[in-house]
Amino acid sequence: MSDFIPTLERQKQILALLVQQGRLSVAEIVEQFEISEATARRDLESLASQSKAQRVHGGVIAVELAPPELPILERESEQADEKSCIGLSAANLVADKETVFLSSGTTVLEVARNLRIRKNLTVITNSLPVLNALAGAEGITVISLGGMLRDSEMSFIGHITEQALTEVRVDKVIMGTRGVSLEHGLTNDYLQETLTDRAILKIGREVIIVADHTKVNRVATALLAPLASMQTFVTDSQADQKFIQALKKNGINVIVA
Amino acid sequence: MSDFIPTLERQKQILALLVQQGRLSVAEIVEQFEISEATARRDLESLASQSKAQRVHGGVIAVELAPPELPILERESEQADEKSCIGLSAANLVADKETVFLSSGTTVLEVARNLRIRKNLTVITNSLPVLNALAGAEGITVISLGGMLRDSEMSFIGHITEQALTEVRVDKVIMGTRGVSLEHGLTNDYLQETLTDRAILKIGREVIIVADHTKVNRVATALLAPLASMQTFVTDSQADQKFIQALKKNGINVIVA
DNA sequence: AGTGCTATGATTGTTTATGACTGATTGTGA
DNA sequence: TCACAATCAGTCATAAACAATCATAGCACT
Repeated sequence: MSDFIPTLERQKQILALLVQQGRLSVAEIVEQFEISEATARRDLESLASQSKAQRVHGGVIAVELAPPELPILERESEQADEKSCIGLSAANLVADKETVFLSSGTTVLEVARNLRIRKNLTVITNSLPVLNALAGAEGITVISLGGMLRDSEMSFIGHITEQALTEVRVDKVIMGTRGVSLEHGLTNDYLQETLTDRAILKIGREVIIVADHTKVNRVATALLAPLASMQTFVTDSQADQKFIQALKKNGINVIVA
Repeated sequence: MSDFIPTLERQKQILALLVQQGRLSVAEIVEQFEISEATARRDLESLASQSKAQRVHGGVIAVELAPPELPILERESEQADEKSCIGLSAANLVADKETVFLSSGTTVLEVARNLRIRKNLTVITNSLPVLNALAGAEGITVISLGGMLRDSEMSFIGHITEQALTEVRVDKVIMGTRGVSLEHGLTNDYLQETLTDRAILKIGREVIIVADHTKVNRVATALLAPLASMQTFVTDSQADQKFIQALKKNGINVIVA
């Protein structure tokens, strides 16, 4: 067998990895492709010059987040690793030929990345990063609610968004949240977005909430919905066990990634 | 036994191997077919010229591993200078505090880039690249029509898009087109998008069409609107003078960037 | 045999991809 | 703040791959 990998193909593979993981360090590429750092950097430079990736110190990040709030790649950022696990687990809940809604948030974005390789999927979203992550993916029909772009979350909210929501129905809604607590249910930070999110919850037969352990037992400012609104909760292994047990007692399907 | 393989037959076999393996090095072909490197390269050159394979340093890769760039990404590099000039000129037609609509297309994208530094502007668009270009820009309110994402143009089209259009009105519509001709007016390539574009033309008080000289006197497949639908036409200095004169005679404001 | 065409292989100097090295820059943690 | 380590851009050398050219051989047709 030949180990001939042309430059161009290697760059495509790097890009594929990048889309999947969101970020890549030079060291990872060196190890993965057995090339020198110089070559790895040249590849990244090339991708960056085509605006297919954004170069940062130490590696590259996917171009999806327009103004990256400096998510400088930290390899030991466990938070990111957990989000990635949650993203994979939640993506596995989606079957081919289904129609799913993906809301905004970094954890949900991880779900989107893991859906990119699927075939025969329809994805509806109000998140610009999700749009970018899935744009051009073969076999995936991407539908955006429009609306006013909210800068901090890069999501669409407002009247146009809610108007569009009345036109669509989905099999599953996958949503993130800022806080989940037994007492206050699902909470968010920003009232305006919460109104849109409430409308989103109503368009799906099944609601899947994804949230890493830092969101558990936390309460944000705006009340979004009671816990009973969701059918499935996906979190990571560090989440409070008592909380998980309580959810299960309430008949909510809990998945620990 | 005759191991004589005619050139054409050999190239077919090479192509078959390529499809099977995804990539082939020159060395592999030399070994497999017992031909010289020169001949192997000539074969690859031939396959590449038929777009049956993509040539890279050291060999070829199958075309499905090297999917052609999305059309909009390809077109971005064509007439880049002219488009950039046109983009600047058209952007200057937009005053602060106005609300403008930007449609899809690479020329319009250039307009968007030049609007990023403005303050107090509201931009409505159905183009994902325009969204990305303006996302996070301070002082600019960005509103997206949603809709189904059309991969080749990275624009939103369809029922949701047109529904959203009924909710908005703008001071100026800035739109690109595939062809502009005295006889057939404004034409586009894709009927589905044309329907959306027609609805867009109706939401603005003033319609500005941007198109480089290659679009002038050209007719695409789908009829979009008569020339009289636009108030201003922005093109580059290489555009046909007769055409420009004729437009002016019809009372259309022509700007040569 | 003579002529023209094509496919081929050898040869040449040129280009490309790569990795090693260097000193500069950047981010981090004391 | 400082110093240290990681990362970087730039230069260079080298080997592989390249395009261009030429000469040869086979073939078809006259």
